[in-house]
Amino acid sequence: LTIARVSLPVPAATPFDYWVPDGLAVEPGSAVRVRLGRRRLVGVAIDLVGESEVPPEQLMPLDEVVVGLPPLSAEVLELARFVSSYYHAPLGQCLALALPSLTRPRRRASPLQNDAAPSAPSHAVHALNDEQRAAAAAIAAARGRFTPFLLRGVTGSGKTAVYLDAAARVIAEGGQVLLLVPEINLTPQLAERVRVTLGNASVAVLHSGLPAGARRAHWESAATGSADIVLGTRLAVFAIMPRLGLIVVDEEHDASYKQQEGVRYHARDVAVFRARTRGVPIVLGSATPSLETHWSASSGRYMALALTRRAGAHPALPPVRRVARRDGNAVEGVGAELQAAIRERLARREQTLLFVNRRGFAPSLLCAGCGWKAECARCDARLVVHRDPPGLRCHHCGHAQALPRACPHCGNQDLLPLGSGTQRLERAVATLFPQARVVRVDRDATRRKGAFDGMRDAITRGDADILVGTQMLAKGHDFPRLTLVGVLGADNALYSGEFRATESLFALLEQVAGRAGRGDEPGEVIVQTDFPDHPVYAALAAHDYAALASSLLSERKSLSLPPFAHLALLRAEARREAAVQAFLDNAVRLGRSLAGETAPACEVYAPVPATLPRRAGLWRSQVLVQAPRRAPLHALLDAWLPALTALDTASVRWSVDVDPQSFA
DNA sequence: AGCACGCCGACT
DNA sequence: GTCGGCGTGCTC
Repeated sequence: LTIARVSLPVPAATPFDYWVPDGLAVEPGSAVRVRLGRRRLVGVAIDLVGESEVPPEQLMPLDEVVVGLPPLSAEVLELARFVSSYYHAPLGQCLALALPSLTRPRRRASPLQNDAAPSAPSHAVHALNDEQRAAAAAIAAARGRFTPFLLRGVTGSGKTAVYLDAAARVIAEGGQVLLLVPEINLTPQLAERVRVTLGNASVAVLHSGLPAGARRAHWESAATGSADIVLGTRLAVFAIMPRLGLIVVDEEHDASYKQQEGVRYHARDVAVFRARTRGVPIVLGSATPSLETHWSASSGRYMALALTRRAGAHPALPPVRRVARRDGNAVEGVGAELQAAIRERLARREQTLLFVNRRGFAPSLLCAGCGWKAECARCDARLVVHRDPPGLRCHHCGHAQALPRACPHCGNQDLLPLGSGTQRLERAVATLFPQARVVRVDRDATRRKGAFDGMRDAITRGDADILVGTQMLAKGHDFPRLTLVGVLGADNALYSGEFRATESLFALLEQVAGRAGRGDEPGEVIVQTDFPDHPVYAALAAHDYAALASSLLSERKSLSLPPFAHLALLRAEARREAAVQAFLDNAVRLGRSLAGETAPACEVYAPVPATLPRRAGLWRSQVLVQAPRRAPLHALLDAWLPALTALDTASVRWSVDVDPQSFA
């Protein structure tokens, strides 16, 4: 009798045993359907053994092996094991990340993206400048060995051309390339560019927005080796790739590589682990690398490659003007200097991008009579005023209600929308420049399928004069007629207590600044701020990433924060505040006593309320753990988390986040 | 995670 | 007398 040990996507730490009926071809890595209780689940057979410790009468048979699905390779099984142990998540949930969605029956594989593409000759290879050529050559020279690279290239310097040149060489030698990007929005453009540049390569695209059938077809083409390039968002890091020869992580600093629910893995870090176990080079590309990666490069553990010049007519980055936000002639927050600059662009038929990283009309609604502010009933958050369509909305739980006509507290009818979001800015510029064609690009405006692509094409065609948008517009787009970028409301990020706030703001601003002057005409950036001398704006004006990074690194060092320390965050939430408090108090007591025994260097801090102490009706609190090195941190978590399972109650939901992006 | 079981309050 | 609240514990 053969017993399959099956790992299932449930919180249980151990696999479940099933007997294998005659005729079922199961091997380690096979996806199988089984019954657990009265549920039917898909799991992964991680081992085949002769006997089970479970009494025979309790054993159930495997129902079936998922047809047509290649088994997970030994390498991906190991990858899932690593993710499980590093992020302290159940193996079954980590294995589930490596499987395509199996909710629908198998459909005929849809053709791969490249089938319709012309077999265009590769021209990028010949268009590389000296820096790009040197970078691509260094990457190519590392083939067959784990070699981590940091490719730091200013915005518009042509990092993609370097990736694709290196990819072409790997593919020419029979290898597969894994190319990770942060956002779904960017994959169609990049896929198109890959097809044009590497006309003969077949591309598999993997992201969560893909229809299930297409996703499965692309997943299979990666797994069978028929795809040369796998291009995708963070989940693609788990794709089976038998001939993997190179990994590229584009915009490696981007926060969307960190999964924020379930298994909280960081795809960039998983990718580095994968490159190491597979013995292949990995390229982390960014204009503004994360401080972790920057530190690895400056301490010599990663090989640093640099692209210092923009491709195109204007090799220098656009000049940045810092102007006062408060200004007697400002209209709805658009100051006189910015107005004048926009007017110039309109006269020259050039485009302006106004960047404000807040959607909606105004971030809060204030009663002029009594000071009441509209708040969400289920969250500790202000309701955001929307005008299109009108209403008050909570950006944390999705709650929506009608705009009140009068203050519910004192009856005053004088209600003031406070602050400015994309909708208000859109209306303001439409009033200021009635002749201009204004396009707003944010999540609300692009919710409809295909809306984003339509807007992007319209902007590229020149059917828009002023773009008002959130960070959706900041990343990766190439609008040749865009010569002015105005930044509004960026100071808000400086009030955030998150330890990465300055770093992320700089990355975002440098990225949005890079949208200006990519075509024939030079660009300019105007930042409206109350703090023109703040280091983040000073660094932006000088386009001096290195200086900001070294000052932020010394700050991190003195505060014992990553990359000089390692963090884990225990989060808990419950309907009753006291239940959260009691659970975390116990957890801290236990954690400190365990740290005393096994990991004296670990610091277990007292519970503090989460950034949003109440969300969707749940009270949320957290405990930070800080350690000088990874090993003691993981030793503590290994002892602590199972013990927490013993003392928790059904009313409290908790989870651990290893390497949290933020804790304040 | 589901989904049971199980033991205490307001309804046909 | 039952319906049902969600606390506790198991699922191969």
